[in-house]
Amino acid sequence: MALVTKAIKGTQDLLPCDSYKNRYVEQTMLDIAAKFGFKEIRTPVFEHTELFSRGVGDTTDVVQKEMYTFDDKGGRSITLRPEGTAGAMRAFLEHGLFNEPLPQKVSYLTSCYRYEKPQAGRLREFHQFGVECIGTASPAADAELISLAHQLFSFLGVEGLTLELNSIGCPDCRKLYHKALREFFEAQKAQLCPTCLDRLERNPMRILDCKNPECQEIAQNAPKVLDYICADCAAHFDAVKSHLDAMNIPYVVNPTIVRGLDYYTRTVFEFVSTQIGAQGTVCGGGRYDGLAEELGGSATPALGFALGIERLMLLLMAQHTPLPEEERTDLFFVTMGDDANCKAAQLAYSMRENGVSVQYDVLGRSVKAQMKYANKIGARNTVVIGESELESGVVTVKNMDGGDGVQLPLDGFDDAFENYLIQAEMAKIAGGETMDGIDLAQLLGKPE
RNA sequence: GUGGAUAUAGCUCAGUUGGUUAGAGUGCCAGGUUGUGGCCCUGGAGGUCGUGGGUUCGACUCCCACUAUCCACCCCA
Repeated sequence: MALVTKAIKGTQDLLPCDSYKNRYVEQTMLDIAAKFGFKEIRTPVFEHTELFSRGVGDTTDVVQKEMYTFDDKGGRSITLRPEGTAGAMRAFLEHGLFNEPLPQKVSYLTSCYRYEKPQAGRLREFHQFGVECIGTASPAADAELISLAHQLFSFLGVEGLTLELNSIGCPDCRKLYHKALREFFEAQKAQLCPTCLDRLERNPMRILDCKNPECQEIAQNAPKVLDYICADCAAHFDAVKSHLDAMNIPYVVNPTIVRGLDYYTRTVFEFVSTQIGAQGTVCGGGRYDGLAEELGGSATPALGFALGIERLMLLLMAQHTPLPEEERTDLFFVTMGDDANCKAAQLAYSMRENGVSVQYDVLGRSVKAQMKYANKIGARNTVVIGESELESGVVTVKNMDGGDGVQLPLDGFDDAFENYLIQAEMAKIAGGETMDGIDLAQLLGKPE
């Protein structure tokens, strides 16, 4: 295929036949987050490279080999954001949001960019929904944040996710733990796989997560993080767990989850699926108490999570989770001749102003072809306007789902049609759906 | 960055041991009498068979290279 008609490797078009699903899911997440007090923040797609090398950490894979970095015409080193937290924290510090009531709770929907080899659930341009809660060290905030993610999934009807939870301690206790790990694995160096030898230098905790059977066997007897974290960190972790228990949110403590971004401290967690391929982490996050300071602000405890939109959609599709139907066109005008088409245009314009979705022929096709088109786009009703309708001043509304036709006057048709729509809705309610049968979730748009 | 699989119409796929104008289903467009969708019938458009080489009288088919896509490692959302 020619270069110009081919999207860049690792990027994806979201076509009209699917986009409404994403819109629903995204809007749902923003709305639920808002109920927890999170307000949307929008930050630029690109930032100074240094923000990420310092914030995310320049020993991480993300910074070392996955960033889209370039010099702009002014000679500045610019990077397309590989994640959302650093930008949100930058904005928090830059605009002095620490002077606003704390904690500051922000949510966002953003595109992120990482130069990786694409595979199932992994793209070079992908989208995240994320939240950050800045200015609280309390374990109550950790549990609330996790409960938000949990509620998003349960509201959307996602099943089979496992919440994996861990504490990686504060920088002080982590140092001790790393030292203990290095000593442990150093003694068994000969049996480790090549990648784990590399991990021994860079991040020994990763060895715990290796899929190689020999490494796994060795790792079984390795020192455990939770035995090394300090009393404060342990108390914090316990408090997070009791809050989750109180909310009836099930979790599994997994001492091997580590997170590859340097800014994490204490609580880390992932929501993991086994149904969408090897990239099973749908949502990941944790606490990052050191980030504000690392970026030059005053010490500010904070935490957040990011949720991969594409992975979530993959999961919803894999589970055939029902989503609300796409909005349908209320009315399609089938027209014959220029006079009728002008009349349709005139009516459509005013009806649209009143919130009715209306379309009409803009291709000059036959009546039959227009009817077929109206059917294919899912129009609820059609009205034919031709010479006889213009003369008699009466048109027939045809219900495309098979209901009876209704005669309406052409003069004042817009109001008459709106009444017809309202009556049709009321008839539906009268026909069985009592108020008792309508629950809150349904009114909020939750799928059946 | 490493490995495996795949590449034929917009989509899903056939295509015999290499044989001459490359097929189906679906989708799209138009018709099946005067102005009415869904089902059915008919017709039409649409492909440099991923790209470039090679073998051969002849290549969608065999060989090589490249590219792209998918999957896995790694890493992460």
